[in-house]
Amino acid sequence: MKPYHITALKHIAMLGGVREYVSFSSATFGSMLGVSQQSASKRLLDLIRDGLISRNIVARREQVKLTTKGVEVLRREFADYKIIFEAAKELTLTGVLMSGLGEGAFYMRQRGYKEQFARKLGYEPYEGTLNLRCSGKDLANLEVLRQAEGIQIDEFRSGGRMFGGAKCFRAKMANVECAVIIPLRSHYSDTVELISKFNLRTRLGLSDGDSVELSVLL
Amino acid sequence: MKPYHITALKHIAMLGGVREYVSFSSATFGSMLGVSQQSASKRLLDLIRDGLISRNIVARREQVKLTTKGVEVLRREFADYKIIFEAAKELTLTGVLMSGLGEGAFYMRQRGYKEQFARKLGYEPYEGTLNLRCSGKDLANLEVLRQAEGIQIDEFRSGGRMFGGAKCFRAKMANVECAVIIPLRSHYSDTVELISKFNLRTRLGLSDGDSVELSVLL
DNA sequence: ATTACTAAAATACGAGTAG
DNA sequence: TCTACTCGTATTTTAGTAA
Repeated sequence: MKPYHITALKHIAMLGGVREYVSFSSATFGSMLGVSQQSASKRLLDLIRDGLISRNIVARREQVKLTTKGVEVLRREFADYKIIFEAAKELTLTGVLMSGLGEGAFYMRQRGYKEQFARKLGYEPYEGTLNLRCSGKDLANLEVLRQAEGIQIDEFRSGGRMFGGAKCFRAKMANVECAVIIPLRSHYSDTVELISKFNLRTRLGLSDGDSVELSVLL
Repeated sequence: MKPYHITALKHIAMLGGVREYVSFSSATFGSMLGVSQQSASKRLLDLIRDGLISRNIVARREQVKLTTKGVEVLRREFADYKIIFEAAKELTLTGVLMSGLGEGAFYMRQRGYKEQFARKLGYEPYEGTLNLRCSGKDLANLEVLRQAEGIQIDEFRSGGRMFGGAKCFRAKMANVECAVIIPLRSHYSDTVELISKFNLRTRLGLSDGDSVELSVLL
């Protein structure tokens, strides 16, 4: 999904293409985008090829409208801007450090996850996770996280098995940047996984049973 | 302002670059954008050249932050998505048709305006305007329009004089697409100008003194 | 008037690599 | 390590133009 395709899609949406078929010439569309008629025509063809818009030719006049997929793409963009401008609300999560079963490290070694974390969080996490067990009123905060959108981590297939999707939230523990991971298809749990660019255990001198406080960005 | 520059700016903003200096390697930035380290590095240089971000090198670690101009660019993008998704509220404006002094046509012949209307409204307006005089509770609605953001029409210089900026709003009169124009540096007035792709007078069979109803998109 | 093809020019991209 | 240069290649853009 190239940036200029998103821009083209956005302009069609601004003409009302989310709700109804709208019509305009490729030359007009070009001047809206600041490109030539020829490029505008190609953009439309590309968007059709990618299933982002659909086109009707009715009585010599052609009309376009965004497809569901096209609207989805713009909704994701919109969500990005909301994250940027609409006061990233904070949430404090307290819990007790737990030993995992070492599976965290296994997951964090998967390229499919590593690549997504690097792209979506801006850093490649340390290969290993911390488990944080919450109780009492922190369970309610945990539920808030489950409801919230978070940063999507997509599922992928590797070595003949599926690795499930998840969502994550930027967080800070004692001023160290980290992230809370919540698997998408998980049962209710009082425990979340934490990842960070650093080995949080050694960096913060933590051991099992320690109580830690986390400030999570929604 | 190229679409991929906006995308790059957006990604920096998502890392927190609106409020504070954030640091990341060009390789990481590249994988966030889906481009190489070299291209990511170039994007950063381009954004600096265009005054959209500023960069500090502190203790071998470089940090970037959006400039005011950079934040402005993203705010405009965000506003576009708001228009798309946040239910374009309608406002009904009733008024009486008035003869202008023919100056409307003079303005609409200016390339500087024609080009902007074509780009921002999606059509090149008919060379001529209608004047609509409002009264009573419609004056309050007119004030709502003055407060609202609208679609910006920039001022420009041509033939040795300045042509002032304005804002406009998409509207429909008897199901015909048109737009309300509000000059930016104008005194209080009970009258607004209407433009359309069509000659509204002949198309709708209107004459001076007729009362018309307009549904305006905020 | 329109859309969209082809071919050439302009631009962006990334590999290699210096500093 | 890191950023960012050069340069060959790939992609995008536009002019010209057919339909």
